[in-house]
Amino acid sequence: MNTEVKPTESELEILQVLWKKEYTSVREVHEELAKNKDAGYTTTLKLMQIMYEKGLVERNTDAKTHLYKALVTREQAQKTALDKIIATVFKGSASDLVIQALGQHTTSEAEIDAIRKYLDQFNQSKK
Amino acid sequence: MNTEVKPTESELEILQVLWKKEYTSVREVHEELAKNKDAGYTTTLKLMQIMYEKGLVERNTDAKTHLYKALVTREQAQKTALDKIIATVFKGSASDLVIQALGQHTTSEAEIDAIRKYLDQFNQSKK
DNA sequence: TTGTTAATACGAAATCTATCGTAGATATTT
DNA sequence: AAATATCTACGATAGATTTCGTATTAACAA
Repeated sequence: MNTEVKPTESELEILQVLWKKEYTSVREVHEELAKNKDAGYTTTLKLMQIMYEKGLVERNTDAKTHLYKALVTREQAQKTALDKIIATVFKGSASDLVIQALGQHTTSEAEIDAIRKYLDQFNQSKK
Repeated sequence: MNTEVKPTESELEILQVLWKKEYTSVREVHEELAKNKDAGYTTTLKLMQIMYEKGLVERNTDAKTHLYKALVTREQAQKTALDKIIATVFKGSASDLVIQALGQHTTSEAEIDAIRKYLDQFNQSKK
């Protein structure tokens, strides 16, 4: 099966920063988080150390300032998150989720076209 | 704004059962959960009592066996869950989520049509 | 009526998550 | 070189969530 990657809420916040740029220092991550949240520097540090122990990130410790890189990909996290909510609140129906999502979030003309195109291609391959 | 309904993981499992049938006893909920999970009866009971205190459910205590009913609707829970994962793993893009969801979960012909129909109606209202 | 079963109430332990403080090591500046 | 700043390590605490054990009460059967 799968190694069940299940980052916590705070870990996801950190991963978001790490997904933008490979090898990031704790300081950088912390500054980024500090924009929306207020927690001390050592909190971020500790969390990242725990993430390392869990295997969610890897790090380069050559220099004094360690550099971290995400090991979990955004796609994996997306899949895990989707699977979970489809199972828990959408009765297993992906299309229910799609319709809800389209309904409550503003979606641009272009995005809608993209989705439509995707659906067409879907039908074809199915034939 | 909104009263921020944020059930925990276990609470969601219980809500799933309550969404299927109004006024359900703790015993029934527990039997249902026991299929996939193993925790004692009093654990389920305690959780449901806490949910009552939080206002997530209401209950009828006329008889010895109390009957519970969900107060949070499935739709509310869906909205909360979607908002959260769109923000944390989908960079705020609902269409990214839609495409991912369609890609990794089997979707029937009929469901796809339903979605397409939804998209059309969407375009109209947008004019 | 007495014993057994099944339910609730509730305190308390066990986990998990997030937060912080402090110690010690390593750079950097003066 | 000494003082200052910056970093990691890590234990400890706080808070939330989950789990369970025990006491008590209510229903039912013998």
